[in-house]
Amino acid sequence: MFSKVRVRFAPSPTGGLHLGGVRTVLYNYLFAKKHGGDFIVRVEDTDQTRFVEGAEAYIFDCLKWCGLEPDESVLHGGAYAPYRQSERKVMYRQYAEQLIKEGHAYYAFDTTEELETMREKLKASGSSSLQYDQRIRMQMNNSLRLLPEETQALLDKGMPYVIRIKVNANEAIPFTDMIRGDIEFDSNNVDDKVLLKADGMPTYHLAVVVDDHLMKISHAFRGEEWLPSAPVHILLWKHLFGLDAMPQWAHLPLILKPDGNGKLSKRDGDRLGFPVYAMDWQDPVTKDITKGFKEIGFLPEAFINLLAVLGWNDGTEQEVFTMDELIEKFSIERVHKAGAKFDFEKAKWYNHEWIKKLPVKSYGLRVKAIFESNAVIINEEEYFFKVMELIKDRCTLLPDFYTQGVFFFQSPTVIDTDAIKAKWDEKKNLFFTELLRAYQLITDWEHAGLENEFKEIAAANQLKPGELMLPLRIMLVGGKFGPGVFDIAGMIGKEATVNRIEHTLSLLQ
RNA sequence: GCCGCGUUGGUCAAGGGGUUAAGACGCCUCCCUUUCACGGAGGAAUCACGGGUUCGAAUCCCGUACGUGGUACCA
Repeated sequence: MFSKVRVRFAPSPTGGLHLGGVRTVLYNYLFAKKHGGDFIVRVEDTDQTRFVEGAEAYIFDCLKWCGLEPDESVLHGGAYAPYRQSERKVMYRQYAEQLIKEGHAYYAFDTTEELETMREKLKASGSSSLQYDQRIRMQMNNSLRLLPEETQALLDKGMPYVIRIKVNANEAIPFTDMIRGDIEFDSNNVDDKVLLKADGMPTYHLAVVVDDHLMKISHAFRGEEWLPSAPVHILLWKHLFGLDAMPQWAHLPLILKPDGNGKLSKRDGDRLGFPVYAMDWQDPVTKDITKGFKEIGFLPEAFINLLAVLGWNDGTEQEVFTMDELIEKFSIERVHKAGAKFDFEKAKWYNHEWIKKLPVKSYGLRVKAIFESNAVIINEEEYFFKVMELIKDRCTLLPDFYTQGVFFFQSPTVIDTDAIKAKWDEKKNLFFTELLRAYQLITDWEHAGLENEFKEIAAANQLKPGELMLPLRIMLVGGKFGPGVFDIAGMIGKEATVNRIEHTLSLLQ
């Protein structure tokens, strides 16, 4: 029916880009790329009261970092511009008026106070539904109840109004969801949603349907929170453009809090100590910064990977996927129906896998920046990459390269002498003094020679090498961690090795 | 309250009438490693409950419970 797959992500620029949002983008993107289609980003900024400065640009930055570039958007242009709903304002009214003309919508003049009174009355009467719907609309101040002349008079007078959809009673509204299968709503439970607000802006309900039509969207994927309003959209499609032209729907499962109940929110991240946004988000008013996955040291490949498998898998045991593999293997039908609790431990595991999998050079610049922000200047790149290669198995997040690797670039600032003090004695002191002399004479400074020399002197002093390795490590590294101790000595060179041994020896006096 | 959607170990999950109910994260034990990791070998841990249907139900049906979303001139 559709010649081309066209999908869209429709964010509201109101703040940071949430994990769930990125996953929605991802699934849209994968589906589009798999089917040779287009991925469109349309900014849904119809609520001017919630506009947040900088949020739109931030969203595009996040998409770029994730490698999810749109084919058409505010930023990328395209044949269906503008891609910002506030700039499309004039296009929506005609559809709302068409609906009125055909008897599928009406003018409503009720004030906020009147609506509140209505709901309170319904509540007091023990009504099961508090909605503005076919049961109560004839008691309200709208063009359905008013005489045509009365309505016209109010309109002429400039009385503020909204346009509401008129949902008929006793009608079945069925549709097929690509993830959930056949779903049927009873129109008696669907309320007369506002389509056009008093300020002339459309609500989401009118805007999605009109824009999806105008932009020739073939498949519409969105979060599960939209499922209850799907019948309104279906009705709108039916009246406006025909059900045959309607995109295929898929309602994605939610990402839930790791502990308790509910949808994962920014607050949960703050509370539990992990990010919820893709990148750092600074609130333009309060100036508060909310941490992002990028900034705490995630690789975009890992971020995409972990999001992809949160609610989807390809049916095999594979868990680590490149973007290309995801594009090849993704299928919307295999997306889960149930929400998934977010597990930060598993998220970190993915990053660890990707740190090991990718060539260190591909993310070396970011690691270098971390060193430099800690006042460690990297001059020799080749040496830096060698160090990264040596320690990457020990790193889960990018800043771990710093803690695992600083001592390759400068003497340890804290030396855990407590770890060796208890068993320290004159014999060991003698051994290291002797080792120092021997090392100073070595001209061919490399791993194997250093280890041989070490063992020979130990044997000569009737000491077990095992008792001496830890002290050496503490001297060079400062603590009980890091790669093989002679690898380290080989890397940092003669001068640094000798200096660090001397320094610790003096501390132990 | 009402309406919708869901429910396989602690978490992510495969499996959709007959399986010893995969795998991964995390946890524990051991091996490797004279550190910490990586890697390897094991272990504990699951079909929400109750009724059906069936020779046989994690799988199909109905209830219940629980979870979750919606119930705005927000998206």
